[in-house]
Amino acid sequence: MASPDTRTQILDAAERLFAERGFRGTSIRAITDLAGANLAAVGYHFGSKAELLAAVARRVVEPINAAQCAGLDRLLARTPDPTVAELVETFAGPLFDEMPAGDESGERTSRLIVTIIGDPAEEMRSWTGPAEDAVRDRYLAAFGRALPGLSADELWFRLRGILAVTAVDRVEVYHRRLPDCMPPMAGEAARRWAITFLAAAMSAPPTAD
Amino acid sequence: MASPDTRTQILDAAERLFAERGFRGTSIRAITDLAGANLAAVGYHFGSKAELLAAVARRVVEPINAAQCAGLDRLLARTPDPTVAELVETFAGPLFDEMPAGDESGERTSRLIVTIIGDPAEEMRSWTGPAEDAVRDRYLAAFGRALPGLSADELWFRLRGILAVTAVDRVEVYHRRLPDCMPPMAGEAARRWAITFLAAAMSAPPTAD
DNA sequence: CCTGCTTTCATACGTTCGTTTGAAACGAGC
DNA sequence: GCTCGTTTCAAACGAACGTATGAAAGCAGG
Repeated sequence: MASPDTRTQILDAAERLFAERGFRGTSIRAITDLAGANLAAVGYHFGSKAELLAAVARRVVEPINAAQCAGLDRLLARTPDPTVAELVETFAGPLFDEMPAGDESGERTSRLIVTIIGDPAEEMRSWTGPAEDAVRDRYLAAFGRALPGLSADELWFRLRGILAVTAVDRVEVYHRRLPDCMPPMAGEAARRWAITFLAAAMSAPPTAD
Repeated sequence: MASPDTRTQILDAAERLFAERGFRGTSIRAITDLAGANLAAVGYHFGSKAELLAAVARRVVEPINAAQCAGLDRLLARTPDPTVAELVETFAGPLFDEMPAGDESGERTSRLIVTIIGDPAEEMRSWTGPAEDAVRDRYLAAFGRALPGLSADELWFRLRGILAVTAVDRVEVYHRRLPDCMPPMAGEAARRWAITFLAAAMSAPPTAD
């Protein structure tokens, strides 16, 4: 931990390359080359390629989780029973703040998250900790109070819908799979569209059995 | 094209393994072993690993696209101005019919699609054709008529939201990342929850500028 | 200047990968 | 039953990969 330089530069390079080429598509050699470090530096500082990915993922997810948690604290301090729209804004907002569209690094973060979520390998999902679970459970409880009558199963389905829309949304932008007529979305517009879209979706009455 | 046996068995094996392990995580050797074929059979029948993926993707997407197209035909024959809910049902329904949750092969298909969408490599998105674009444009036009006042940009954003929710949704189920308390969703329930969720989302009034 | 610890470095190992090749096996048409 | 186009096969090639190793370099404290 003496010289944070090499370690941090490897993290930066890995974050960029994992997002751009995927985990398996990125070689340790490419990472250390971009970081200006020696090939063996990854093994020394992180142990293995998989543990490097975990470190990258933690560094990306932590501020998002913290912002979601702090936002919920502020909201609940203001009103004990927030509306669905307020909860959506508080939950989804940090996903946009930490992954600003239009900003290259924000799109890269979106890509990285989808890369991790989409990869079937087991090592890709061993980095989540109790902090992520705690935030998720707090929001589940808050949404549950704002949406009485919604079953736990359907509520869980809807919360995952929020994640799907916010995470996947920008991937196609990053991949330039948009139709030619469609310019990349302005960052603020996408945020407002997503809130509109998701608040309406979350507020839907329970599905009749 | 004389013996469809080997070719088809390679397609089947590749579809399964690409979904389970990702594109880069699957070796040609693993595919041909599972298919009971020779290593060189992939090169002979498909040319390369990337072209094999394209063939697999086309075989998966084609029936979905055809069903979406036929459904829209039937709907428009019945009423010239379908509601948003009808359009959502017609668009998202085939995604569930062809990828039934609860069914192992359906979850595998969801996984495969997310694997393809999430992979940054260029060869992963060279398989789409004009048929996909045509269906997308038809639905964009139909939704546009049902949602006057919505800008083309925001409409496009929402259509991608449908894809995100339906495709990503089952990935975590497949990956068993659900909280322990949560059993995999029943197939029919997920379909109805998704329609509810997405119809409400699509019907939201345009975002104020 | 020496010592002990951390960090960097060049290099090598063993594996696995996608692709190619040239011959063998097959199968319908005459 | 021979022929020719199609399909299978075993084998090999070169390249790229993750990881390990042991020496060198840097750098505090004495």
